[in-house]
Amino acid sequence: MRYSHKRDAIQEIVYSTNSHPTADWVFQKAKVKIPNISLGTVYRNLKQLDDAQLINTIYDGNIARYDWNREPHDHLKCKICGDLIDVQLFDEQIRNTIKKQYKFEADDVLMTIIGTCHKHNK
Amino acid sequence: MRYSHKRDAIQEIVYSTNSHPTADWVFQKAKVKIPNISLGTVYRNLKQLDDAQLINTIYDGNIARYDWNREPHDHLKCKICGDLIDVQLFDEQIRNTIKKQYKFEADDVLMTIIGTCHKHNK
DNA sequence: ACAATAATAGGAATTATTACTATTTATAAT
DNA sequence: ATTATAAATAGTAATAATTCCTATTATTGT
Repeated sequence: MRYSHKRDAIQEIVYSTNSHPTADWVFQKAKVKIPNISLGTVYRNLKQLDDAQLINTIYDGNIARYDWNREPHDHLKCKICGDLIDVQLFDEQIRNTIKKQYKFEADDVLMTIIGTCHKHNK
Repeated sequence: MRYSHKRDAIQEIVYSTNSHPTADWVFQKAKVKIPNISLGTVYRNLKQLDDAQLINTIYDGNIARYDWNREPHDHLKCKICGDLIDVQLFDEQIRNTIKKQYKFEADDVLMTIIGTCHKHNK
């Protein structure tokens, strides 16, 4: 993977937030720094960064979000405000136990728990 | 929700398979029985069936799949053939423990484990 | 400096899904 | 049974997210 100024900027943007941004959010931020950047470039580089294990892609319903946090972790998704909150629910041992079952060679555990976050306590 | 012949057929199709079909797969099956059914009708009814808790919607990456199985369960997704395999990984007690944490009122746990299924053992 | 080729902009194309509207259909009241 | 109602539908247009295409530009090894 050859160096690219734009990929660098895109990575920096993803690394700068905990908000699990969408491709379009990253695109808007990138345009401030690099006005002539194109959305295709953002998508292509997000995919390359994912392939290079520098970021993670997470699927939030029908849309892709990007996460700099490559530690195994899960997400609480608030059904009211849509926020995704990082949590570490299972330790590695439990994770490994899961992976050894079902004659299934597991690479990755994707978990999202849907509900209502603390901001909406009545 | 008023009775509809087409909704009935759509529900029957989803209930007839363990393959977690997409809307388009359901549409193709439905056309065999009801040649003039439209894709919009399939989408609308799948959503209504989901609202009425008669089926489940699961998100497989960027695309929606439908599942007659309303018991809490998780999925193993094979990265080679794409199959989704139903599994029951956690009993209700562990599930409830998860739900009580993080000041987060949890409604639903969505989990998919990515990896390689037994069909691809070398 | 130059050649090879990866990266890019800009826009077209694709895919999944939702929205719109005139017509049809289920069903409840007469 | 007839009729009034509003839900359901077909067919199509619209939208949203993402990928693809191509001529041009930028990086890097020599």
